[in-house]
Amino acid sequence: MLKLRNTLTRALEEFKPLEGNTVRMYACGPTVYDYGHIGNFRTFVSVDVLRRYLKYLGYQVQHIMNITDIEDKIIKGMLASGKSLEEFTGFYTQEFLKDCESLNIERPEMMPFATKHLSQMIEIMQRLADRGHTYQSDGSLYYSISSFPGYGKLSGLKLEGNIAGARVDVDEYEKADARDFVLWKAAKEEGEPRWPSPFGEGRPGWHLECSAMSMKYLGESFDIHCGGVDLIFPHHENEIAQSEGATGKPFVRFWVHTEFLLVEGEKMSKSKGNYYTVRQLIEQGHDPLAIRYLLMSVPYRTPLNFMLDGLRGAETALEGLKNFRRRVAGFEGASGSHSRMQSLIARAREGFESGMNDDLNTSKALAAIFEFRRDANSAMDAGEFGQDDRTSVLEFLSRIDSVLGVLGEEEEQQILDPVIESKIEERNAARRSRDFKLADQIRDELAARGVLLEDTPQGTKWKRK
RNA sequence: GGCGGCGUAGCCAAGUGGUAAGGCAGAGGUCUGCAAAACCUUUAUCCAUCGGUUCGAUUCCGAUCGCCGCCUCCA
Repeated sequence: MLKLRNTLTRALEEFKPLEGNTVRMYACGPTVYDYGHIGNFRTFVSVDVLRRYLKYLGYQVQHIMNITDIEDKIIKGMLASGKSLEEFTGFYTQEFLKDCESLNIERPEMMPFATKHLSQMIEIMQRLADRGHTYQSDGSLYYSISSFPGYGKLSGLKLEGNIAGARVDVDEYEKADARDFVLWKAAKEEGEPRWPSPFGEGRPGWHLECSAMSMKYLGESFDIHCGGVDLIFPHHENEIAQSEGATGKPFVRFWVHTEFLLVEGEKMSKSKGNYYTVRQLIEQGHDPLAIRYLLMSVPYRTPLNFMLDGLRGAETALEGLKNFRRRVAGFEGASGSHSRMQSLIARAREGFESGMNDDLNTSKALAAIFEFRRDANSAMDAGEFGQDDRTSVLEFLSRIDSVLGVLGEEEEQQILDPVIESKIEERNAARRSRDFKLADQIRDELAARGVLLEDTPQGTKWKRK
């Protein structure tokens, strides 16, 4: 039984969908004004692991991730680039999708754009206005948080004590209360994107789109809402105020928040020079799936300290897992199965699932896999392994990798490559005549071309680096 | 000032009221012509510090110190 820590209740709760076998979940997506960095992708990977695990458990998943394609930074970037809004955001949206693909992040069932949902947003504003949650000032529409008694229930912020030591900006817009937030921003400058609305020409505030799109596609109450911890306040708090203020119904049952990623123990920022994008790391020769492995190897509720050494460690660890799969796949021994192997698989599955069920404790789940690898390798060394075990292990690995998503495609076993094969034959001839100098020379030659050799009792095997 | 999280070996990190998973790195060994892969052994008398509760605490309570996040756009 999957348990998730719910930010709203601050408790570990058993998860069950509201209706039937379908999980309706929403995750705050990217604001497309720049390339995403690994901190962003930690959150997206953790959401991906959640959706994959829900599917592993047999649920249907209806997962919506929005694309924020209208927002102040976007406008700034667009104006600076001289492109149209659509060109500008379209470019970064495509780049975002490429990074997702590199990290083996599954496509959500739907990825709606904010600018395509103006009418839903206007509808919410109207409902809020009808229920007395809004006021207009200087052409913009604001949400009056004092009209919503539940305000603060997610973040636990008390409205009183909060202001004392905090820096509260003097906003360029006029609000009745410093903490009120804007639903609709009046158009001010030339060249600003704008849409008509009953509240005047303007553009939506940042929080409104998520309420509009989540409720449009998932209903007024749904199961899970994910995002980074920094979105708890004000973004998600405001979403609750908007949605519940408009509908009078509970908005989201489970709020799931991913902790921050630090780099060398510090917050990542461009000015500190510790800022990494996914594409950068890949260009530097890092394996994208190792990046994914690293991002998901630490439970999502724990701050993750990203270091290049850690990434190299992840690469080694992942390589070890692939070596194991390769060894199993290449097994050519006797038929049948051994009870030792079958019980090892059962235990590993149990360990994996009990880890994942415990608020997606991937550290625990991975530990079970590594123990399994060691024991299974031992069993193979001892000859307690048969063709049926081979099948079961490969099935098991592919099943857990449907959640982890790090092993990648199973390599074709020993695709025949005439050049490599003849080199290997040449080397083995040299070895037979004990000309190890020549043999090593051929091995180095192949290694330089990215082909690594392994001499096994079943003959020489090779893999590409 | 308010709210929340964290402090476990060289590094990353799990965990429990009864005495410390796993990964990376290191050391030794088996196998190998040498490697590679794999396996075995080894690496925390101790879980920030100080008190308290308890037969017993890393695990519960209190205090202290340190780190991080949010309170302002932010994954």
